[in-house]
This record gives sequence, structure tokens and C-alpha cells, in this order.
Amino acid sequence: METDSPWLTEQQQRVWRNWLRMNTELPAALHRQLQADSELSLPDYDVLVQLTDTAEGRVRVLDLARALRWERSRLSHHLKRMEGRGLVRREEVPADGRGSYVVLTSEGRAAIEKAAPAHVRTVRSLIFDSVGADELAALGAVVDKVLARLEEEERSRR
Amino acid sequence: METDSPWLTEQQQRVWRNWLRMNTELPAALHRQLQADSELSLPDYDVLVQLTDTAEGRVRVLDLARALRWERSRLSHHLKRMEGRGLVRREEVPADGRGSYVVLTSEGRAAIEKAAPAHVRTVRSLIFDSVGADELAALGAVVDKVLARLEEEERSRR
DNA sequence: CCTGACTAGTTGACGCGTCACCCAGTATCT
DNA sequence: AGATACTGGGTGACGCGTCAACTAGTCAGG
Repeated sequence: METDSPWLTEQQQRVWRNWLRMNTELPAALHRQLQADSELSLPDYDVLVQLTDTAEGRVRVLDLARALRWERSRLSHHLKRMEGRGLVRREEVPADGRGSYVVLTSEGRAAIEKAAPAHVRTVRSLIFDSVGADELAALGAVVDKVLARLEEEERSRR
Repeated sequence: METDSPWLTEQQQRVWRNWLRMNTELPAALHRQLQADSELSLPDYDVLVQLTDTAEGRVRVLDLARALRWERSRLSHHLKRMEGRGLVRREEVPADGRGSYVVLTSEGRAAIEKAAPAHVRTVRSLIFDSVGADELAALGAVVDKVLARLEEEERSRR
């Protein structure tokens, strides 16, 4: 009814619109920088980070999907493209005929080592350099709350 | 601000990762809800909102693109799909043989009127219900700063 | 009027992401 | 051993988004 009003307050609307806009423009800016300084996309970067974090740069596809919080299908598509560009390679799993490993190639390792410093610099420059520790804490609190709600919603969906 | 230290602090990393995750999961959740309650996608919704905000539900394509901050190409692609589903219609502009109007059809109007309440409810439930006015202000401040940096970066790019 | 620059909008190709479905290998139960 | 279910992973189709190239209409200068 009118008591819990169906719309957003002025302030909420303003923050919401800007938030949405930032959420489209920030990834776009990061993507541009990454493309300018390397041949990597943002998702490429995420995959390569996971692989470098792993001993031997070798992971089971499903483990990688879980670490990235990606769907198996999405990862499969993406790995196919990355494999085509020589960034990763697939290997069979001796113990399980269904599974496969994803292995970081030397090109892949070289690519992310080349790209990482400028990428981190860009993240810092676009966000953290202008956001103090107190603001960061407030932001973190909001993000955590929204994530908690999203998880709640996800649980209730199953 | 220590622009020379190459990595992020612990706190910054934590907030950054959660932020990224929220930025992928929040649109996904909103999209799911919209699809469940209507036949609209999030971009469809944005387009329809603009059209209903306009007198007569009739806008020049370029004006629409500017209002949405979309590229002309993206809008053109999207309008083609929406036109195929009967949500909008194109009309010629008498005064300028190049241009065209986008017109909201009655199906389009019905679709967004049906979808809007649940969508707003979801936004409120996922975000604003758990974020107080003080936190909202802090969030707004951060968002504004990041947007300012993005605009600065965009200007320097041209 | 004609030519050249500019503008409105479209198209095609490609990367990204989801959904529905498929396939093959493994585990289990009898 | 054979039927069945489950699991790891892949595919195809389609919507979304960007980039580069294109078409057609307009406009300004000669």
C-alpha cells in the first residue's frame, strides 16, 4: 500500500542511477586499459589470475569454475577462445576420463605478468586513490549487505 | 595518496573483490526477476522507461541514445530486437529524411506498466531495505567520486 | 547546381554470457 | 554383468555490447 511506498526516495533514486552508471562504465574503462596495454580482456585476466595462483598453473575445469564463480558452460566457451589464442592448454586427467585440466602456457604467463601492473595501477587510480579508508569501510559494509541479500535470495530460489 | 605502491591493501582487496562480485550478481538477480515476472530484459526496461518518460512515447533515436548513454549502434541493434517483439515501432521523421522516431507501442506500454512495480520492489528489497540513509550517503559519495574519476579519464582520452 | 564534409542510422563480425541440451565416463544397485 | 543415475565437460542458439565500415540524407562553399 502507501505505507511501504512502492517507489524510491529522491536520494535513493539518485544513488541508484549513478551506481548503475558506474557499474557499466567502470568495467568498460578497465577493459579499455587492459586492451590498450595487452591483448587481454577482463575475463581473460580473471582466468589467468586464478591459474597463476595455482601450483603448476594446472587446475581441473570444475575447480576453476568454482573459484571464478562461473558456470561450467561459460568457462568452457571462454577456454576455447583462450586456447585458440595460445593462453591456455587443455590436458587429460589420467584418473578420470571425463575431466580435463586447464594449463597455463608460457604465453599465458607472460601475458598476465605483462598486464598486471598497469591493471592494478588503473584500479587504484580510478577508485582507491580517491576513496579514503573510512569511505572504503562504509562502501565495504554496503557491498557486504547487498551480497548477503543476494545470497539469501539465491537460497530462497532453490 | 600513495600512487607508487604497486598493490592494494588487504582491506582494498577485500572490498574490491566483493564489489566486483556484487556487480556481476546484482544485475543477474534483477534480470532473473524481470524475466520471471515479465518478458522484459534489463536493457528493454531501460529503453521503455525512457520512452514512457517522453511525451507521446515518441523520441528521435539519437536523443534516446544520449538519454541512455548508449552507442547508436547498440541502440539500433536493440531496437531491432524490440521491434521484432512488438514493444516499439519506428516512424519516419518528416523534417529529416535520415532520422527516425522510436515510438512506444501499446504492447510496450502494457509490458512496462506490468513489470515496473515488481522490479522496483526487487531493487528496494535487494539494496535499499538493508541500507540506511547514512550508509546510502556514504555509498553515494564513493560512487560520485569514482564517476568523477571516470569522466576525468574519459576527457583525458580525447 | 555540384561537390565535399558532415550527420543519422544501420549492418556485420566478433567477444561475452546464459540456457537448454547433449555426450561420455563413472558409480551404484541388483 | 546390466540397468540406472550422476558428474565433468562441451555445444548451439540466442541476447547483449563494441568496433569498424557502410548508406543515405543534409548542408555549406564555390
